[in-house]
Amino acid sequence: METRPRPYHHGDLRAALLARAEETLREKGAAALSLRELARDLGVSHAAPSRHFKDKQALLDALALTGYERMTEAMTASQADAGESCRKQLEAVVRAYVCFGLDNPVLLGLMYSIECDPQASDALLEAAGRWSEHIERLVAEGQRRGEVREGPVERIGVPVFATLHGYADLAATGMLPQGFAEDGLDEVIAFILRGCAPDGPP
Amino acid sequence: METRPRPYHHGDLRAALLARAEETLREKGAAALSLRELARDLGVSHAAPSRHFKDKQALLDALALTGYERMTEAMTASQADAGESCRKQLEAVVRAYVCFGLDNPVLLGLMYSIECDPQASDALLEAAGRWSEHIERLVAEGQRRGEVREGPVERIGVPVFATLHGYADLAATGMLPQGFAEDGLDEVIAFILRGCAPDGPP
DNA sequence: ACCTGAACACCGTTCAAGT
DNA sequence: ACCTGAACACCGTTCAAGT
Repeated sequence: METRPRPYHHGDLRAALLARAEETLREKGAAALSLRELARDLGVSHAAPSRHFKDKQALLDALALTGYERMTEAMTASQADAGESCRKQLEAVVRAYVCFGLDNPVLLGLMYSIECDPQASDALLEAAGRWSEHIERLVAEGQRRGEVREGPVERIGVPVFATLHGYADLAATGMLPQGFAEDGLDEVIAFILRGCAPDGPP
Repeated sequence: METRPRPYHHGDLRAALLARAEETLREKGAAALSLRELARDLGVSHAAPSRHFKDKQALLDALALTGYERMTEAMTASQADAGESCRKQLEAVVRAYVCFGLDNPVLLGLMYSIECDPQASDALLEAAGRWSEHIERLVAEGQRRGEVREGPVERIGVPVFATLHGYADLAATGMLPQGFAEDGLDEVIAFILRGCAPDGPP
């Protein structure tokens, strides 16, 4: 009559695996992630996960993908609440990116760990590619409004993206001095804007 | 009479382990690194490495440390060959950083993977801290020469460092469009300099 | 369709013992 | 001081079999 573990997992095992995996990532780091332990935690056999992810790598890829999705969500939400000016929009993007990195440092690392095998999940590379486009749209809009100097959006967008990414990554890995992570945000935005400023009046 | 594997490793096993580990990192990625395979490749017993690294993590930390050392070397060498102007010096640093990332993508990832455990090897954090100081010295020198705007070196240095790091990281993980990695270097430098430019003539 | 249970080859870590 | 060899608990992956 005691409540014994059901022989079959009741809900969506795939989603449960991803959720539990992310907890582990947050609590114990990426190195400690084990499919068998995941299965144990969820009360299924150690072979069950293979029905949903052919590989441990497949699970990690799926995990990274959810990261991209949630970050895109957060960014667009943050932009919707921001003003129209290029500065405000940029601030919204930077803030969302940095917050995401601070909240999900290990996941962020995973999202950029494409271990250099060229056959890395296409969906992942595509998701990553959308960042660049997102930034470039911002640059183009800034140009239309006269807040960003003229030039190919790609060549201006990449350095902006690099600054954004680098700052979030340094913040996530705890390599920024003291409380610079949240505190120095204005500084970074000002830095980016100076770098994007239209050729000043002579 | 045949040359049989010696029962004892002749040279410096510690150095041999690090060297072989880096090859594996480059060829098969971080996930494929195994202490037992390393020992096998070097013709020693699987327990031998533990005499030199108490842990797999200890080996990874040592590996990351060699990365910091070699990168510092490359940077100072690159700076010595460059001119005195802030632009030339900055260019030397950026070029060295990006080249290192392109040549050692997995190692660079390792160097910034401090899995968020606060007790992470002190030597590593100290080595990382030296980058910031390096950049800040550059900023200070730029200010002395009037090429960089006034202000606390730390607050100006961090965004510069973020751009530098972000660009190298994106290049290393292959997330830059086409041949932007080597090609877009000037763009990044120009971007940084604009962001550091002294308040222009009115 | 989804999961189990056993099997296989591999791993990191430890420790008494050898030289 | 440095390494071996055996032992332990754990891992990812596969596969016939169950419901």
